[in-house]
Amino acid sequence: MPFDPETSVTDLARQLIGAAIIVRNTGGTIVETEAYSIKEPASHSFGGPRARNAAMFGPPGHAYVYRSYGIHMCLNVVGRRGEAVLIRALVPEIGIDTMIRRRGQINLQGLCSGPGRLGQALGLTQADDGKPFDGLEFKLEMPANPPQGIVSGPRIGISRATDLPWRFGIAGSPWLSRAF
DNA sequence: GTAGTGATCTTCT
DNA sequence: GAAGATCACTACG
Repeated sequence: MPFDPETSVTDLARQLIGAAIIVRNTGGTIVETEAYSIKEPASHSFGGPRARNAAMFGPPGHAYVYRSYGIHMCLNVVGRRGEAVLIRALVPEIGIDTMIRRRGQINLQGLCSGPGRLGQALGLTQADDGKPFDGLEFKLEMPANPPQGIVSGPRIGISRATDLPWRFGIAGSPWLSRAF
């Protein structure tokens, strides 16, 4: 367990900025996250456990991987019961050649900037849903010291609970999916 | 630069 | 039947 399992989702989303995510020898440093909680209607866990969101009600420190818009695979870190943090953007650092091949692009810019892009770069599949961040296939290294310049704002791509400023990121980073 | 749309599939109404 | 925690591509100013 790389973090305190009692941490609230919003604190966890903030703490994950600057952490390193490595999935089977590809990954990098997190620069953008979003928090989702069972208590608000934008979350997949809203309404309680179902087959698709089972991982969000499983143990903390595991992955919740879901298919978005029928196309993209998106990655979350599960926190307390029914809470998870969507990883929205990484600085590409590890296994860059592999990620470039998976994404079919030649430049680093935009390689992992966005939840769908990141999912493709890391080669996520539905089989990854529920896997632990135990240092084997999935690794999560919390930052030694919190990075400077963390800001928050409204989450992207949702139509409910749009007033919650539960998107976190490093202001001005060139690796964000969108500016704050 | 903004606006619109197709891809593709699971879940919910 | 519609909407969704998205992205890429096209058309148009």
